[in-house]
Formats: sequence, structure tokens, C-alpha cells
Amino acid sequence: MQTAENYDQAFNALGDPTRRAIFEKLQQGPLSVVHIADGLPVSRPAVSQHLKVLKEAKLISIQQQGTRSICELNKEGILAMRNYLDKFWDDALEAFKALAEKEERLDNN
Amino acid sequence: MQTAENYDQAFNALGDPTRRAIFEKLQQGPLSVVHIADGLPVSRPAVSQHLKVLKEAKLISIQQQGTRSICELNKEGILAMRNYLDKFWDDALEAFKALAEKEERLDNN
DNA sequence: ACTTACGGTAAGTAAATGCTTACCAATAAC
DNA sequence: GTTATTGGTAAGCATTTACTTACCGTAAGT
Repeated sequence: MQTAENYDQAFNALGDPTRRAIFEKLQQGPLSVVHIADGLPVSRPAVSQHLKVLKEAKLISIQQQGTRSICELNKEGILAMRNYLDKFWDDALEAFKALAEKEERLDNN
Repeated sequence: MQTAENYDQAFNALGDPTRRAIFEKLQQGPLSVVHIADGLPVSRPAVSQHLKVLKEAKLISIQQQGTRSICELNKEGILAMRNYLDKFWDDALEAFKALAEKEERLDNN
């Protein structure tokens, strides 16, 4: 259950608009599969397939309750992506600071 | 030049492993197209196409220097993704805090 | 002027992807 | 026990996507 390094699957998962829609629906709280499929413009089996991808990307978790599959956000995948981006964010910030200073120097000439 | 809401393209862009590789290469600093293509297992035209996607997702910016196209990270797209994730992160954190407390109570029984 | 380096674009192709319908198994409700 | 709900899976299909080679234009180096 390592906390990171699955951002690979995670970015791929959120690259699809339907999956992002599902992801966003779950932001309000746990939902069953039919509930998730309810407002969406795709069939329930399509949703099932998307849920599988999101689950393997550790962006959601699914627990069985009788015949229902209750889905909810999984912070692990979200954290992995955030960590990945933070690295770039920090580095980019450094780079831009340096660049800004350089340009400032140039502007003053 | 609004700062956000292009995470749609951004997630899609980083969903591809080759594009992530390019993105990561640029973390160390600006590079020309041929330099980017150098270590990668795909052809230069393929890189060109990927760069276009990354540029439109505002994850990189490209400036012309003679015949060279110098690419560098663009903090705009990175920030947009971070902001998007932060919303989920905060919400998920709330949800998990509540869950953790509930489970703690159950564990103590 | 000629040649070399750089890189964007077009056309074609093979593989991946997102979707559908059809089907089936399992639990819940009556 | 029978019927409805829930949802996973398989097969097939259409589109998208990531790649290739071929080509062309432009700027630099000689």
C-alpha cells in the first residue's frame, strides 16, 4: 500500500471526461453504481468499466454492500497526483523566480 | 489568460506516458525539440505532435529562437491541475477525517 | 550559393479506447 | 419460490490516438 508512484494510472484515468465526471460526482459523497450512472450520458456497463479504471488508479475505492457496490473517493491516488505535481510546481517556481530575476536585470539595462 | 479551467486538456495531456516523459525532461530546464526527442524512443515528428498537445494544455510554452523552438514548463497548466486536485483533496480529507473518527470509535469497542 | 540543422505538417496505419447490446450471477423484495 | 435490482463481463464496433515515413520551409554555418 505504498502511498505514491501510481500517478501513472491516475493521470490516465482522469484524462477521460466521463471518468472525471464520475470522479466529481463522488466528491459529494459515496454512491452506488446505478446512482453514478444516473445522470451520465453513457450506459451503466460503460460506467462499470470506468469505475474499474478509477479503482485501479486508486482514485476511488469500492466496497460491497449486499448487491450494491458503494464507491467513494480514495485519497491515495489523489495524494499521489498532488505529490507529483508539487514537485513540478516547486521546480517551476524556482525556475520562474530565476527567470524573473534575470529578466529584471535585463530590463534594467 | 485565465489561470484555471483548462485542467481538462491538462489531465488528458499528462495521461500519455510519452508526454509525461517530455514534461519530466523539461523539469530540469528549457530544451529544444531535438534535445527533447534525443533520449526518447519515438521519432522527432511524434515529439512535435506531443509538444503541440502540451502547449495547448498550457503545460509548456514554446518560444522561437531562430530555427529552434525552445520549450519550457508553463506554470499555468500545472497550477490549474493543482487547484483542481486541491478541491478534492480538501473534501476527501474531511470525509476521511470523519471516517477515521468513526472507525476509531468502532475499534475501541 | 550551398549545405546542414531544425522542426512543422500531411498521409497512412496499427493499436487502444470508449461505447454499445446481450447475457449472467447474486442478493433483496414480494 | 418467483420476481425485481444490482452490477460485472464478453463480444463487437466505431472512433481516437500515437506512431511512422515523406516532405517542405526556414534559418545558420561554411
